[in-house]
Amino acid sequence: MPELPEVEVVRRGLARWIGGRTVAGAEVLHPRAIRRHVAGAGDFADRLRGTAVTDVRRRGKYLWLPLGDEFALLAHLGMSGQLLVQPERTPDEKHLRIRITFTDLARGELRFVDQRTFGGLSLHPLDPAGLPDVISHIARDPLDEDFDEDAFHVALRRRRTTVKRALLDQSLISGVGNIYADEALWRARLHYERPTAGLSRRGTAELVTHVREVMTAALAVGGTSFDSLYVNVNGESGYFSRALDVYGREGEPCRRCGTAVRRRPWMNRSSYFCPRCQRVPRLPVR
DNA sequence: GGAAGCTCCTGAAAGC
DNA sequence: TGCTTTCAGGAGCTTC
Repeated sequence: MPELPEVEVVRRGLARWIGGRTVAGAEVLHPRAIRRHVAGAGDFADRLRGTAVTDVRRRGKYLWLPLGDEFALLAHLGMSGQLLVQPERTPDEKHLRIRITFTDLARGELRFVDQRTFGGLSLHPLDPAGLPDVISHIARDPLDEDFDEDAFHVALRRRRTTVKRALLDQSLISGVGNIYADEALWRARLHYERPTAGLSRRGTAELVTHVREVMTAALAVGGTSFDSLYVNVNGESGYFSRALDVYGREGEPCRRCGTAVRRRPWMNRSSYFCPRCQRVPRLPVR
């Protein structure tokens, strides 16, 4: 599942292989993949044709390719999205949704492949800060040098919610998904139901540090791949799944204390934690 | 307005 | 063997 490290790996690959190239055409093979582009497939292709990719940027789990100064191609990988740079003669992938070709054919085409179609591509105007307007509500991510830790702490204290919900709220801190939330909380020895209103300034700082550390470690080995659903632009998997401490390790011993890791259903997904290192808060928020 | 829950989607794995 | 159910989860939308 692509979270910040995986998206950053893709961003770096796109910058290398797509940066500076001019779009020759676009083919939309599944309408759901451009559902956020409300003007439809024809408009999507017409507006892309002839534009040049001037940069490849990221905020949290969103990627965008500025196409001049006024608008950008926005991408979100969702659960299973892949942006692949493939030689044009490569057979189509089973779940190929969008194909973008460039004027220099020999350097390959860009393919958006997405099994579950939670992700997609769309075109949007850039706001004065250079951000696609539809993601202006997305907070800076913890690897962004301008991430405001004090403001994050104040926001946490104001919320009547729990710490994992807050970590997954992209308007508070972006780039964190279920895997790295569980990993960071394990490192910080915090239970996922801990109320944010009770976090100390030091507690917030430690949590953010653990989020940064786990993401940086994942980035260093190409991200986390459990199956073929996350790969970089060359179709290669990452290796961080081998280094996960709690996520996906139900019943296995905690790497710190040896207690069996537990999995609990949580918000239509799962939370993994060590019941000894991460004690249940006495007064959970209702 | 804030917080919580629902829904979209596909395919692998488990259960029968 | 084959059918059904469960599970995975990001984020927009709806409900309270």
